This record gives sequence, structure tokens and C-alpha cells, in this order.
Amino acid sequence: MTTARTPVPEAARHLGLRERKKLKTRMAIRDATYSLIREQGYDATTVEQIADRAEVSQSTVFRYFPAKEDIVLTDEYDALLEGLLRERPAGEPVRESLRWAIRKAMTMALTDNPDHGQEEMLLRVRLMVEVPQVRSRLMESMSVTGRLLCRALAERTGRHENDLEVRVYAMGLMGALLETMIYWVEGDCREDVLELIDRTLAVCADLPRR
Amino acid sequence: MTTARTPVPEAARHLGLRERKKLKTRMAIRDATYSLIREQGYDATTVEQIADRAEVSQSTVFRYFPAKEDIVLTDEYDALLEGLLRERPAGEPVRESLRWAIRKAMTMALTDNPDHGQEEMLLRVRLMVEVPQVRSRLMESMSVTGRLLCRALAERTGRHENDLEVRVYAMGLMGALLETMIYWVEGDCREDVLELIDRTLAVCADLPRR
DNA sequence: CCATGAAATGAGAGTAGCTGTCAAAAACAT
DNA sequence: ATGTTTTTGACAGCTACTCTCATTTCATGG
Repeated sequence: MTTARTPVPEAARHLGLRERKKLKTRMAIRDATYSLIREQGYDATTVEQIADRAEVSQSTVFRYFPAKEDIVLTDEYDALLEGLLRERPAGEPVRESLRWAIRKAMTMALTDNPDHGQEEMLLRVRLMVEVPQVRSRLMESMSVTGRLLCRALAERTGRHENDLEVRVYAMGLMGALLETMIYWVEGDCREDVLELIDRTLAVCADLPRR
Repeated sequence: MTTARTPVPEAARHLGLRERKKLKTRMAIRDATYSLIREQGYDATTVEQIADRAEVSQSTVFRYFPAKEDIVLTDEYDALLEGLLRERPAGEPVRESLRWAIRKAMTMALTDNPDHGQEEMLLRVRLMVEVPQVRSRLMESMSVTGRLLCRALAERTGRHENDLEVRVYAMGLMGALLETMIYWVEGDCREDVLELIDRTLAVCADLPRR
């Protein structure tokens, strides 16, 4: 297998050879996928081609990613968002905490991205919006992020994480934010995302403590 | 092909033989699918089995329904909701109009359902929540319903249907309502849906006119 | 009633995503 | 170097879905 185009992160240096190889394979598959998609588009790219270019077998591709869509959709941002949310002062209105946490997560996602360039990030967002299968998978993962949000919201408002109100607020917000991204991509990413997010949150109510 | 278990609606009587047959086939496929799912579950039911029981070829199944999920997911309620929304007085706050329109649509969906029993409706909702593929498809159709909502909301608020605020409000609402349904099904449909919907809308902000 | 055109169907081959199995190869431990 | 465990590749198989083409079924005008 050829060396992955994207450099292995420093954090991985101390791992054993086995672990390092796994990271390499993972990245080789992703790089192969992205380059093929750039050349031919998502649908025209088969898993066989991906495996060939990454110089691994099809089995290995599916061992690393449960489905084709997952190759382009790795959510590393759930944990980030949760952390950022916990950093905000406890007394702050929920909606304000959300605003800052989301702003920061978004900024980090779009700028200092360690293993993909910004251009790759934009392609990713575009695929989320344009390819139905990827969008579907994204929506699925939205409900995971939603549950996470529920926990954070419950903590802050003194409600239970399974409260209808908490869950509805969380999923409503996820829907709203996804639509914001779609709006942004439809406008060719020319508008300022942070401003769009502000406008989005202005439409949403605050979730009051109880 | 055997006669469909569900009776052909009266409204179809005046149609030509060809059209009537098409309706019958459609219903035969759906009935076959539902009975098979009740027996074996969704995943264990193959399109081949469905075709066999409906006494139709596989080609025909795919001619009537673009995907397996679509057999259980026929959205007849988008148009209904739109109509109900238009019936509300123009001066009423948007959120109130939504409350009544959604309540009524939900009531109609769950009670006076012409061609499926209530039990079939509940199975359908349960599939939406429990089977990932069906849920995915449902989420896809949510964005269609969302666009429809955008139009209605734009009309009422004097905004443009492509306004970020309108779109965010619509999709936020869709996310919230979907979560409400999931909550309801998770509690085995024992709680009063209409009350849950009221509580959901209480969490949402109103969309102000401009 | 029949002939002609149009629409619906069935049969079959083919594609791609995905799963599972099993033996070979690579990494690790001793 | 030897034995153990993990990772991999090759292969077979399943199913959803597509496409094509010949055949059947309905509609229509003479």
C-alpha cells in the first residue's frame, strides 16, 4: 500500500506499528475516495475503484467503513461540540451557549483542520447536501448528535435528558442547523456562515430552565 | 393477480379498467408487504417475496415503488397539511395555525383512514422509527414537506419562501415533530399525541411577520 | 367485431453494495 | 526462532435496483 497523501498526525507517533498502519490504511481509503469523487462524482465511484486506488481489498474497505457513505462522513465534531458547550458558564442562557459553541466548532472545522484541507471540507459539505445517500446518513448521525445535545441541555436546564421538551428542542435545532448548511452551500458558500448561524439561532426560542 | 384485500376506494369507480387495475396492483403490493413484515419483520422480507405474494413480477414492484422503503412510506399527508394550513384565518399567529393544522392532519391520519386500518398506520409509524432505512427515507421526505411548509409560511408572513429564516423555521419544526413521533412510539403510543404536539409547539418560537 | 396503436407486464441479464467465511500474512510476545 | 493474535485478501453469496426486449392487455376508431 502506498503511503497516504495526508500526513499521519503527530499524536499517533507513539503508537505501535499495528496502530500506525491502521491509521494509514484509513487515510489511504479516504484519500482515494475523495480523489475519485473529484474526478468522477460520487455515484460513478465504485468501492472496487476505491479499493484499487487505495491498494487494499474491498473487504478491507468495508472493514474500516461500514458503508460507502461513511467514508466521506466521519463525525469528529460531536465530541468537540460537547466539550465547547461544557466550557460555557453555567448561568448563561442556553441559546447563547449554543451560539458560541457552534460558532467555535464551525470555525475550527473550516480552518485549522489537521488532516484534510479546507477544500476537502467544502467538498464534504457539498456531498452532504447534494448526494441523497450521504445526506441520509448525515441525518441519521444528526440524531446521534441530538442525543448528545440532549444530555448537555439537560445538565444546564435541570431537566431530564429524556424530557420531550429537551429532545424536541435538540432535534429542532439540528434540523434548523442542517438547513442552514444547505442554504449556505446552495449560495456557493459565499455568505458568512457565522452570520447565517446567528440568524438561525435568532429564529429559535431559548430553552428555559425549569 | 388476486383481488386486493383492501377495498378499492369509491372515488376510483369511474376510472377506466386500466387505471383501476393499476390501483389494485398498487394495493396488492402494499398489502403483501405489510403482511410479510408483520410475519417476518422488515429486513427479512425480500422484494422477491413481496412480488410472489402480490402475484406480480419484481419488475412491477419496482415500477410502482422506486425503492423498498417507499412501499411503506407513501406520503399522502403533505397536500392535506397544506390545505389545512390555508384554511386558517390569515391574521392568526403562524404557530397557532400550525398547531391546528397539524392536530387535524394527525387526527385524520390516525382515525378515518380509508384504505389502511389504524393498526397498519401504527405499524407504519413504528417502522419509520425503528428501521434505519425507512427512517432515512422519511427524513428525505421531510425536506419535501419542509419546502411545502416554506411556501405556506412565506405566504402568511410576507416573507420570501427562500428566506433563511423561513427555511430554518420550517426545517426546525420538521425535526421537532419527527422527534415527537419518535418519543410517542418509544412510549408505545400510550400518551396522547395531540398533547405531545401541543407541548412541542410550546417549545418552538412563533415565526413573526415582517 | 376486429385491427391498430399504446400502455403495462414479465423474464432475464447485469451491476453494485454489503456480508460472511477461511486461509495466508503480518505484527507482537516470549 | 517459535507460537499467538490480529489483520488482510480472495472468494462466494445475497439482495436491492436497473435496463432491455418480447409479450400481453387495454383503448380506440372503423
